[in-house]
Amino acid sequence: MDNVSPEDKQRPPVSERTIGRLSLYRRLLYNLLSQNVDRIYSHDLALMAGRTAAQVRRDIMAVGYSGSPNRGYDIHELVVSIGLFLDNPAGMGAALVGIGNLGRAVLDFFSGRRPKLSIVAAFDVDPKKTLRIISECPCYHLDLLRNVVQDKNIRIGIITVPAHAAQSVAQKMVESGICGILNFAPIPLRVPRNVYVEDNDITMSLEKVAFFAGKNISEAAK
Amino acid sequence: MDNVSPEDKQRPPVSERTIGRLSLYRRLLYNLLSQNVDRIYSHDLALMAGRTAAQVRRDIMAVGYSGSPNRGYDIHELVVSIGLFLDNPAGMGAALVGIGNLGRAVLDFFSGRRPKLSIVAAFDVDPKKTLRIISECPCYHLDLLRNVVQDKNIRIGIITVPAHAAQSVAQKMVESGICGILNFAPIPLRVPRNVYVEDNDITMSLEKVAFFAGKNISEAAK
DNA sequence: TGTTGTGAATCTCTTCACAGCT
DNA sequence: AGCTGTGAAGAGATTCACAACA
Repeated sequence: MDNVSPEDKQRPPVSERTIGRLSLYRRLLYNLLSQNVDRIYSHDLALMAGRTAAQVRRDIMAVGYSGSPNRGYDIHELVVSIGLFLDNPAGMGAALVGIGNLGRAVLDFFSGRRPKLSIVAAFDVDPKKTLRIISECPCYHLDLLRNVVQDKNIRIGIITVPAHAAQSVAQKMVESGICGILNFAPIPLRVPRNVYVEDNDITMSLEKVAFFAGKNISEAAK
Repeated sequence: MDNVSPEDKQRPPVSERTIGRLSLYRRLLYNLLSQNVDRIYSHDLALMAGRTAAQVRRDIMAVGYSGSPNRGYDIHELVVSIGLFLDNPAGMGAALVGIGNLGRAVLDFFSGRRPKLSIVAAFDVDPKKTLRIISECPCYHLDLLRNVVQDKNIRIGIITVPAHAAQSVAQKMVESGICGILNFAPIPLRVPRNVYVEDNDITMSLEKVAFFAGKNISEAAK
């Protein structure tokens, strides 16, 4: 007698790649809306996103929205559907630890962007950086992490501290009840299996570019 | 009469994922060396990198290095081999455009890290941000991009400007002869096919974390 | 006609499992 | 005994190609 709630509606589990692309599509679609475009074909969205039309259609299948043959997708409806699929209906708050250049950059990026997902507190160990507001986000001393996270019911952590401090911050986050971490420190974190970690490794990204750019040079030379 | 140079030695083309992991392994191995560890098994490296042992061995196969059965890999030799494989032997310079918080963070990350890969010039349109040195890197006005890129033979570009300026910066980079771009702006760039672009989309990363963290909550609740 | 939605085929990446080495 | 290197199997993601539809 499985009691399947509507959100759990028997959809196949969706891959990480698809989630990333849906986030991208949504952003592109918002841009279109602001230019008063209101319908789009998979083909055109694919072009904008640098993907194939078939892939766009598959990804959209995952959210459970349907377009109309010959008229494509209604952008407004599609954005709403993606939102229903991606966003936690209750909204989600994030806590950022490490108010250096990178931390500030990330705060800037997100200030007042999405109602369902925002950085609601920032932390640092340096008293000179705390007790004020940066990009609309209040800053606290790291010692207050647990209190603030539990008070504000924060579920997401963002780590923008140097590598040597990252593991200890991750541990504090997990102890405070955070269940997803975006990690910018260039070391893998050890966390319990039920905590989702996404590494954003800037060094790795640049080394990849260097490698493939190098290949481009050799091939151009042939 | 194909004249195959030693570097082109008939290896299968290596996947993007493998390149990324090799960059990670190298970083982990440097850490071990600094702790005077000098041999390692695929199994242990896998544990550190959060991968399987088989995958580590496959990735190392790609660089053409061999360990010894029962004694594992010599870390020093392995680091050198990965370097020979990943790094352009001539070294590579990168140019960063956009000296905001994110730009400074990226400059910090790379200042004096790798001899074969460094950010050798930074650019902005704001005169208050140029004509000085940040994290050992000289800063110029964006108008000088082409001159500096060609003077210093720069092949890699890093875009840390706001979304609305990114496409125009990318175009300037391509015109200056850059053939690989690391893009932090949250829009896909349109560049010629022979230019490699790696998008580092911070918004997408955070939305992914939010999605999977949300899943963790629902599953914990069941 | 020109689009979507999707089963099936294909392609790519990962893991298995074991021969061969030390 | 215990590791590496790797062919082969397996999983997963992408693309093909076409029926159904407006």
